Amino acid sequence: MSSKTESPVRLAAETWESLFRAQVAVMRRLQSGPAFKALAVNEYDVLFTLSGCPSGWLRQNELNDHVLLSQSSLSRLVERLEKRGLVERRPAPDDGRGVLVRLTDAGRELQKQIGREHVRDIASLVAPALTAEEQRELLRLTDKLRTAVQGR
Amino acid sequence: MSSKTESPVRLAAETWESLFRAQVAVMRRLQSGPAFKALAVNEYDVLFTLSGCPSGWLRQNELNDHVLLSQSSLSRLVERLEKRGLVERRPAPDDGRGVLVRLTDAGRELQKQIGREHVRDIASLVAPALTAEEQRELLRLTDKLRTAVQGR
DNA sequence: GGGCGATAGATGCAAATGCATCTAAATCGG
DNA sequence: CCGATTTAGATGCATTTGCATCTATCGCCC
Repeated sequence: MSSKTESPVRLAAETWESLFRAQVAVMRRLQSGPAFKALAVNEYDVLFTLSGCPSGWLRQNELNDHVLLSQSSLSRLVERLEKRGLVERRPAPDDGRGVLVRLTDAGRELQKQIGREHVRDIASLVAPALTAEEQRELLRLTDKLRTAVQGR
Repeated sequence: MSSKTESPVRLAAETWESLFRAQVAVMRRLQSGPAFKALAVNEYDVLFTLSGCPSGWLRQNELNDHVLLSQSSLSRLVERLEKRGLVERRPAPDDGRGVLVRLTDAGRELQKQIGREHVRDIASLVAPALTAEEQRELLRLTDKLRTAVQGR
């Protein structure tokens, strides 16, 4: 596991592989839980991201950075959420091309409700697997990785 | 970041959130790279998993545990790979319901070729972000998490 | 051995996704 | 200020995905 002769390239690849597999394993469990009957993961993810936005309104292209979806797919996903009354859209005031999105009250309510279940599910998977100290370290490392990768 | 008063549930949720976002950020970069023109990520993932299988043959349902896809989607994905001559299928000898899958020579070749590019892309993202020590720790933690989550 | 619920995989079908493309608006260079 | 390039978002269309369901086989219990 910590062979000193391992090449840097190989170490990086194995690290990513392990991160990816862990994500798949956890996500598989979360998806099958009851929290995602009403809403697909990507849809919840959009509501969640919007719920954490201070001003409420978020540009659609910024949303796109958080979600693993093509631009066109996100466009349609937001359109669906709008039809279901969970978000609303309006043209960006400072950019005639842009669209702003925010949660409606119903959307915020649904996000909170699903979020609560979701958080419980997560805790029941993560907490028994890693100590609090390990979780903090994992949080730190993944945050560092994400920041470094995004900032370029 | 390390407030001692944080609840265990909240810490677990934030840890997962961070892991997930890091995965999204890295995957977004990898997908847009040249390595995935010939093959979708899920398709490559299947070839990769098969390439690491000692006996060569792998049961389709075991494949399914590694990939974030429904059973039916995997079934069709394997079907497509078979049509492209990258894998072959045969009935499992010890279980009349089962199907065994393995790489063809062409499949192995393509996996290796894409794998090489892929590994370079990964290294160029991960290596500048985390020290070797941090990568080893991240590898350890994600491995521990995956093992704990899968083993139940 | 015979019935019976569970499991592996395939398939019909509707929904979601991505690619290519289109329109409109912003930005850049002169 | 004007044309050229870039960017944001929408849309047509083919592909992929998931859900529900179906068939066949397995394992279990009597």
